[in-house]
Amino acid sequence: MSSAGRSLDGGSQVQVAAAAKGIPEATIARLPVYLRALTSLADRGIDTISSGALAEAAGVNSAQLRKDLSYLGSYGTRGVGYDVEYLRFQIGREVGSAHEWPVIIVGLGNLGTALANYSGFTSRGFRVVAMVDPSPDLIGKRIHGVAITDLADLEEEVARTGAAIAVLATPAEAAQAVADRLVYLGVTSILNFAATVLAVPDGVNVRKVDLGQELQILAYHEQRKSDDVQRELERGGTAQ
Amino acid sequence: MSSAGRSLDGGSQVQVAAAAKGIPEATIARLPVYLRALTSLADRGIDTISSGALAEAAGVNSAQLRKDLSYLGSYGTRGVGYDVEYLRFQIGREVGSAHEWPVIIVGLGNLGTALANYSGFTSRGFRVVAMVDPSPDLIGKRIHGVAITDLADLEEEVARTGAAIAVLATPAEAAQAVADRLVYLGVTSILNFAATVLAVPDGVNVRKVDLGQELQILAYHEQRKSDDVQRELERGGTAQ
DNA sequence: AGAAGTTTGTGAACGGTTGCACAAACTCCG
DNA sequence: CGGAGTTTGTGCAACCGTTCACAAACTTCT
Repeated sequence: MSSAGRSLDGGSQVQVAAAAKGIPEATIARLPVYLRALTSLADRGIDTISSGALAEAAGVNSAQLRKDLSYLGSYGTRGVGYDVEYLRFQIGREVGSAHEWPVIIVGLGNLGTALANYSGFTSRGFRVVAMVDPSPDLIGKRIHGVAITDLADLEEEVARTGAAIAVLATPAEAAQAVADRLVYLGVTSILNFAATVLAVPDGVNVRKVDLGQELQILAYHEQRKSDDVQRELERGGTAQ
Repeated sequence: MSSAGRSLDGGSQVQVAAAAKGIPEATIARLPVYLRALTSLADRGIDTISSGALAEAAGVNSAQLRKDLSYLGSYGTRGVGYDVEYLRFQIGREVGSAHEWPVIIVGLGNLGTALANYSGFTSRGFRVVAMVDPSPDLIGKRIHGVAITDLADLEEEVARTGAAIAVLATPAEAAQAVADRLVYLGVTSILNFAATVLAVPDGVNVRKVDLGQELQILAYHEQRKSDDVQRELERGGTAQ
């Protein structure tokens, strides 16, 4: 049924329609990281950088960085390195920050509101063009000049703004119903913050971000650390 | 990533049982998902479930689920399935939701505040025991009964609460400096929402959540979809 | 009790990802 | 201009994660 692409990072799952272009999923997930590192470098006036230095800034192995970039093309110069501005342009084009993506946010509780205010979206080529929520207390409120409208008007809002990307920050119970409506309206990418697994048809991409889950993964490692110490202490008198 | 597996301590022959336990990182990342699915099932009064049904609820392949669980032990019964309550207990114990983890949040802008209010933390065994921020406007404010204190008092707060897990929701510029202080104070797990790569010593676990990055990954696929349509049109429109 | 049906647990094959190691392509310097 | 030094791009091998497929262990039915 649903053939799912794979992720190595527990934080998110992607369902990919096809791997047409042939850039590995793992590489795609790292492109935004490179992009941010490059932007930071450009801001500091650096105009050329080696794979080693860029890799360190991005927190990856330098061979990995070079291989990743090689999927996009040969944008470096041997003996020199990469031109920061040029590489930034190329990766940006690939990732799609060339044009500005209209985004709709559904659910404006604490998290949704924080996301609406989040500057990291705008700075990376996304514009929040619509926000919907069922609560009368929120409808009409404005964030960065955009008014929150009724969840009931979801259909109109999507049609009006042409958003193809939606951010879901509703309670878990409401998420699937909203997702169904979004998919029906032609939305093909969903960033899901709700604590539930969404079922969507092929061709729709879903990435899940679950904040509690991230903490639990950390807690696992944390616990293992204390377990180790525990074992260490016990290994003084007792035979295992 | 810098998953710990090295000797944390030069001193004694620590030879950590870390790798000894040998649960793959990918499996660990899925355990919280299973846990949530099980909780939901328990709430609905279901007390036994097959790997197939649980896998569907968790959005994974059933063989994968069984293999994942097999790393923890043999908690199922052939011909029957898994006892929901028992399995939930076992996974919970493994993940560390047995005891309650104290968490400190650094940075209470929009995102940090949303996280402080996020119910998904408390419901999964985490308690926000301290919140720090440098802004005078925020210091003294209370969220769920806990007062925000000055970032300058970070040292005292960590010592007082014994938090080993920190959530970083500061601007990117401040993140590394805060992380250094946290690590120095003995914090060994950091959930990083700041848009920067943190450098930390071995033995410290960092998980990064970058909201903009997630959207960019979606945008990549979104763009490829339109590229495909474009090519399709140029070719004279043969439906694939 | 035995046969038929169900479901787990896991060995083995497969496919994707990572990292090494090195030739190729460039710069710099004498 | 040639040799020394630098850095990219990539074939290759090791590794990790996923999925298949099937024996083992259980339930149910006759």
